[in-house]
Amino acid sequence: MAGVRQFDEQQAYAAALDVFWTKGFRATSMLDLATATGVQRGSLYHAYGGKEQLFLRLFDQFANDFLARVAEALTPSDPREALLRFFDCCIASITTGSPSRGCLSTRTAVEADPGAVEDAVRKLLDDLEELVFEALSAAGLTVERREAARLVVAHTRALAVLERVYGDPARLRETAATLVSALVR
Amino acid sequence: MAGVRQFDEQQAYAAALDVFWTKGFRATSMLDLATATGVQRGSLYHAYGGKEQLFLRLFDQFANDFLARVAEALTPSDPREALLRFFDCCIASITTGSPSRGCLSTRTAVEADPGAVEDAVRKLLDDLEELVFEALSAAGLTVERREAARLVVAHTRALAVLERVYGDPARLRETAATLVSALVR
DNA sequence: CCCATGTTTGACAGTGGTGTCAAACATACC
DNA sequence: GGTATGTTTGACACCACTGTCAAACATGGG
Repeated sequence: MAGVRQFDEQQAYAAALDVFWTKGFRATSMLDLATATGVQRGSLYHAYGGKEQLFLRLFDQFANDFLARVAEALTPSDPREALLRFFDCCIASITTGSPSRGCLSTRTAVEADPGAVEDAVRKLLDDLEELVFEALSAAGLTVERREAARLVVAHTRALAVLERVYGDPARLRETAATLVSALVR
Repeated sequence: MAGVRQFDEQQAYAAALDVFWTKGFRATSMLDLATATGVQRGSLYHAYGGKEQLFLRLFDQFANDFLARVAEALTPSDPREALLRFFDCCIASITTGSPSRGCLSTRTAVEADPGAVEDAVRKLLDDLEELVFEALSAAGLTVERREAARLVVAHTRALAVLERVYGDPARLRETAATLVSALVR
């Protein structure tokens, strides 16, 4: 195979993801991505087809990394402990950076119009729910296990929005702790 | 006073709000607003100064209307009943229209960058929390009253995001019901 | 009835984005 | 080393939007 890609793809992925995360899917232009990655606009079109297709690749990697970290956080068998660590993990993810970048998937879900991008977010939430569901033991919950898992995932979305509005990690942890109190007997 | 506004301001407000609600703050252009209201772009600039200032006026009206409806829903003294009606009210607001328009304040909070617009959303959430707090009696809750109010308002944000992702009102009602179960003894 | 005042209009110049393409280029393979 | 193959580059044509402005306009008050 001759004609070989001249840029480091993983490095470009990281830079591009950072742009999407910081500016949001809609607001980032191909020019932004070109500048951040150091790859010419034309090359990006050639290599990936366009903004959405590039985003989908990045998001796939991001989602896998995130799910791995979540799975790790959910290991304690005590539901209270597991859930608190789970929420800490989510809050850490959305409050890093200065100013903090917020939640990539939530922002994407809210501002993207229906299509492959929205499907990707839905899949992430479904996967998240499944992880939480598996991690929870039925005993010790104040509501049915499936419902609890859904509510927990729902609350991650609430945290994402509140991070934008109040920008206060401590407040996010409090709200999460409240939910855990209400959910664990 | 000579030189008088030629268009019906309330009618223009309604049309403009609908555009913002449907397309989102960022994605709506002054041209969109001009088309929807039947008022020339230049006139809109002249009368209101620009997109953000116009939005703030609309949002203020919207917020007042919404809070009034919420207060009405929260009248029952039984916390379970009050909260379920409260969530029904919120869900109704975000699932009307076809396709449904979603939650104006959440969408705005997530896609607007810091500034007056974000402040307006924060104020709405603070007002909402206060209404819920006042409506709840301490007795019968599984967590402290202030915390409960915050969690309830937080959950409205979760519903807004989930509406975008799953587009299923029944599912939203289920999640809300789960939260109420966990929150009311 | 006229005039002062605020409104409306369409046009203007500027900005920033899009997607495509031919030509220049780099390189793995024979 | 030459060649085929895929990549990079910068330019091109196009579009949507912004904010402003002078001139045309409508109308209430004198």
